[in-house]
Amino acid sequence: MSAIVPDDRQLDTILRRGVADIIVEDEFVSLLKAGKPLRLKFGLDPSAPDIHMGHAVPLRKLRQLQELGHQVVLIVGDWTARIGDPSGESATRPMLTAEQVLANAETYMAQFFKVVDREKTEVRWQTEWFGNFSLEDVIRLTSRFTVAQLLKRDDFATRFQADRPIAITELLYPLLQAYDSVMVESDVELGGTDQRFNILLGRELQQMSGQRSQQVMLVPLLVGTDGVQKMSKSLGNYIGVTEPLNDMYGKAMSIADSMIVTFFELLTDVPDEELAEFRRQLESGATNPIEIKKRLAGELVRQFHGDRAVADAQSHFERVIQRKEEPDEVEGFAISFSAPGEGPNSEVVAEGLSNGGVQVHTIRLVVKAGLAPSNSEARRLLRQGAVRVGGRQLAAGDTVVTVMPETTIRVGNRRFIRIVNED
RNA sequence: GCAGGGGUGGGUGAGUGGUUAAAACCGGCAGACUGUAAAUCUGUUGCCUGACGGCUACGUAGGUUCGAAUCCUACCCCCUGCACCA
Repeated sequence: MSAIVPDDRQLDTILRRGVADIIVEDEFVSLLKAGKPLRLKFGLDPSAPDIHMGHAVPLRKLRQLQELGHQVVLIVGDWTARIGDPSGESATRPMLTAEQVLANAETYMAQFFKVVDREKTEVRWQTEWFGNFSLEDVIRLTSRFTVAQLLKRDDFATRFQADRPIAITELLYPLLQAYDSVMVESDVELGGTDQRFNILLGRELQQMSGQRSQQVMLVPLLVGTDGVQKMSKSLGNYIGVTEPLNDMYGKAMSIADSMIVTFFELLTDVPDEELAEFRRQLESGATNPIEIKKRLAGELVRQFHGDRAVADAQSHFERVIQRKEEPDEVEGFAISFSAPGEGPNSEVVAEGLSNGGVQVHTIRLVVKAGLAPSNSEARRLLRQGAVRVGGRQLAAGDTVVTVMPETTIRVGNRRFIRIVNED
């Protein structure tokens, strides 16, 4: 077994594209040039089940290295996940039960392997070594470090100074993560820049245990679609890797212009030369930014939904969002035309036929069809002119409306249903 | 254990007997505008009602009062300081 030695161009991509920092870079380069498969450690945090584009950044890096023949070691952090955030400082880290962790890990892995090659991945659960950890083991591990050392971590230091709580189990977190590195004998650990401290601690513990210290590769944290905060599920500014086609495309289109090139850099393989060209065009205003963004959205869709989906997503966007037309496919909503006032949709049907159509209560229809969560909300939407029936914008007074089979009901920009005759 | 502070709508947080479905900000939604689901502006943002109006809500359970998020009692939880520290 040997790994491919990267040429200069490949090496440059590995070291620069979507990388924030490498510690120690020289050592890492010589390891790559040695042509031996490296063990690339990556920790999976099953405290949340979904992977988004922010997570995809290091995963893509893993993939790149796998293609040279290196081995990914995926650590399922089933114990660290259970530490959660006992201080309650962060709503994003609830303490989880073993069952929740297991369920999360499963969906997480399914998504993980959308990017990373499963064949070249070794999956290890922390339980393998922490499952039988005794108090003696805990004491032995903790005795290697001092509080002062752990308080160097920025978020601990900040909280300590501000008299905010730091749970003891939280101090344990970096130690467990470091121990993982020893157990799997990792050569390189990847993570976001927020992992710097934890990964560096792994280097120390490995050295104490007589192993060669792992190299550290830190990738930048991706900014969310709001363009301000880092992408995270709890902030709702994320694009998930399992996001439905049109949502993925649309969310990508909603990012700020200033983030376009960064997204290309971190999430696509579009060559640097082309990115330089995009940058030039954006600065000079030579090209409408929306065109470049469509390319970006297309690239993301291509990765997660396949080549064939790209054209579909783009035409849907142009049609529904830009031109405000109806989408190709609209979910049907069945009502009875022959027996108004009866059957499962009797609430919807108000009065009998006029010209082949049927009259319905607008508000009830909107709610029944799932276009609004409550009558009050539906009423509000109607008052605000958000409801369109067959292309016509309804006014606040349109409490009753005539519909026929195939009439489309639209609420806001993105919610549609089409009336179908259930008879 | 002692002392002090606190638990309010999706979030932060104001409110200390009626004018409070509850300020403000953020977020969400909608309309207008736009190259966009961006930005901006405007509106809206508990539930039921066509509307008048009604109902439910401010940690939990009781109570005082014509009336309570606001006062009292008990309980639960959180934070801070002190004490304790093998």
